[in-house]
Amino acid sequence: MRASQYLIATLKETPSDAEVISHQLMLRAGMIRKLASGLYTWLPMGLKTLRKVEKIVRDEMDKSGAQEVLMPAIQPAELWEESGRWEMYGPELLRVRDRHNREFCVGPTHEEVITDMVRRELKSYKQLPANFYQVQTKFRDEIRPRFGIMRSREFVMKDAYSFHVGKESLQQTYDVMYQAYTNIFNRLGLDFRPVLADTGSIGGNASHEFHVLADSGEDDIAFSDTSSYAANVELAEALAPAGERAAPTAEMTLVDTPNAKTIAELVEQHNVPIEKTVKTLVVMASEECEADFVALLVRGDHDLNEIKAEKLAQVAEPLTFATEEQFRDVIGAGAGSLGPVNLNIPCIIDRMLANASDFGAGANIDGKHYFGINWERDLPMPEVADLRNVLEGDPSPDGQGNLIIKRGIEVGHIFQLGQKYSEALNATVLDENGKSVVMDMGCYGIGVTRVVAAAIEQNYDDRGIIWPESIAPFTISIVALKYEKSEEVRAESERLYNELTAAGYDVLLDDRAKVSPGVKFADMELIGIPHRVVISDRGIKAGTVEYKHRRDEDKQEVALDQIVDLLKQNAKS
RNA sequence: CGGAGUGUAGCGCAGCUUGGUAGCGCAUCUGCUUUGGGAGCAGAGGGUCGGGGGUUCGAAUCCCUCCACUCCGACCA
Repeated sequence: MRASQYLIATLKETPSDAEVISHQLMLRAGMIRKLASGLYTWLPMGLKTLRKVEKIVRDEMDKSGAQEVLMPAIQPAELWEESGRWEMYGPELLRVRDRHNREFCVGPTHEEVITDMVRRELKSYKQLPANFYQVQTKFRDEIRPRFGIMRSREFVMKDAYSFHVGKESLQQTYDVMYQAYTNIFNRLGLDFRPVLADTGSIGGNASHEFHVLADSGEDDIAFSDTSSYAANVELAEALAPAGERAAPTAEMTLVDTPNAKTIAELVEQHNVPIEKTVKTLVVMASEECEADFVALLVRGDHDLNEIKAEKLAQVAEPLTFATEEQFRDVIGAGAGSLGPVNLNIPCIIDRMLANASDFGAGANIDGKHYFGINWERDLPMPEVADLRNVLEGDPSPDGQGNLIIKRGIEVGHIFQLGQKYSEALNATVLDENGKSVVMDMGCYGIGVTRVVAAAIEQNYDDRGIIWPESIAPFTISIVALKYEKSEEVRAESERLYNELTAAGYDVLLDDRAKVSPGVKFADMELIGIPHRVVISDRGIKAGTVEYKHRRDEDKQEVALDQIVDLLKQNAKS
């Protein structure tokens, strides 16, 4: 490709609404432009990278035995009503009506459509297992789209759905997909980790997320420092503390704390260590609980894990915090003065809190706290559960080593769905006995557009993007200085361009007229092309060209007749 | 949805407090010069100041209203 005939839409200044580095660099490198909140146009330079990601994904999916299909982006409401998600899915689902006033949605995912296709087309166990995938544009009406292409409303996703008779077959395909994903992210050149993930309300025993490690990630991942254990913090179990609870040393006393509404104020004004304080959170109770509310207690320095809380039988799903208005009349005190002593609603405490002694908590009387509280002396031990998020340094749940916490960007998710959709949509086949059986399903997603952003988050410097070679928009740039004036430069750069292009390389020849060398260098670096060759009169006279890799500090002079060999050694076509 | 903020040329911004009819840098176009790190000189084009309404002799500026965009949001309960 010739730069003179290609849209090089680079920006010198960073648009003010771009927060994260990938968003800034994608705008500056002329890859994307925003059309509206969460909606982006892919310019030629960006689309080239996006297509390369898609190609690798397709390659590995095909190799794994999956078959590509393409389903409509717009889906009829009827199917969603069948699965029950028309009701369940909130405002994230964009609903539309056609001219006949029939209801549709813009697909955020395609379980219903694929299950419908499969129940129509597959009739026999002999046709299973089968795995269908597509690369499709999805739409999720995010509350708060942000970080550019990383959390946009419209995005490209590769989604695959496998169908089986029996869990064993499902597990086999799941394992194949795990390997396929590992291959994909390796080929993309990303530093990634598969981590155990929450299976949510669907249950099932296996789910992994694939995360690209980057400080700007939105998820916390817990790793063991000695074993291979890795899990999303949402899921990682906080083990019960090893030691015995310390014996009481203080009397329980009621103290006036009119100005201590928060843990921070309590710690500051009353000289209690934060690990001797208690957070009392009031949530709505489930139907099987006799009360309307349940109190969840964690130590003041810990955070409630909402996913763990939601799984408790007594807690309503989805987890909903009670408002002060709702619980005030029942408990008799407001937020900031709640605690386990004399609490008249069911109470569940975190394992770590169960091991605390001499702690302080709200007295359920406005403006008062108890200090020196001890379980089994001042009040009975409530039900104990794992309620908190793990923290760095906690023991690893597999019993080996301690946890390290890093940020990750979720780029892939594989999931054993079981029969949730196949049952709802009555997707069955006949087994070898001629009996009708409901199929088991797996689903496997990769956020293709998000991968592009994640790759940048992991590979950039102060000059711009540094693409992994496999997804760079161009592999080699030829910067021809004074292209329009120097016949020698023109001849030499054309010759090199033709030779490399013929050899199968994706080459960008910067033949732009009246563009100063500095601009050409800066653009090529911002765009992040891995290999750069500079052709100049000066070099030609000396019989050389200059070569530099985007990651190199220094450039090297290479003899004119050796540059092709050098590139063939270093660059992938 | 709640809170905060911003909308002025393609991009980044000033002007608004204290009303007087719009400016800077970059980008764009023309000419000449320049060509190994975001060139120089000379000239040019480009804005219903987010939309609507109001106050006023006069509104980018003050008031009302709508819209768009951005940031923050269990927190300690």
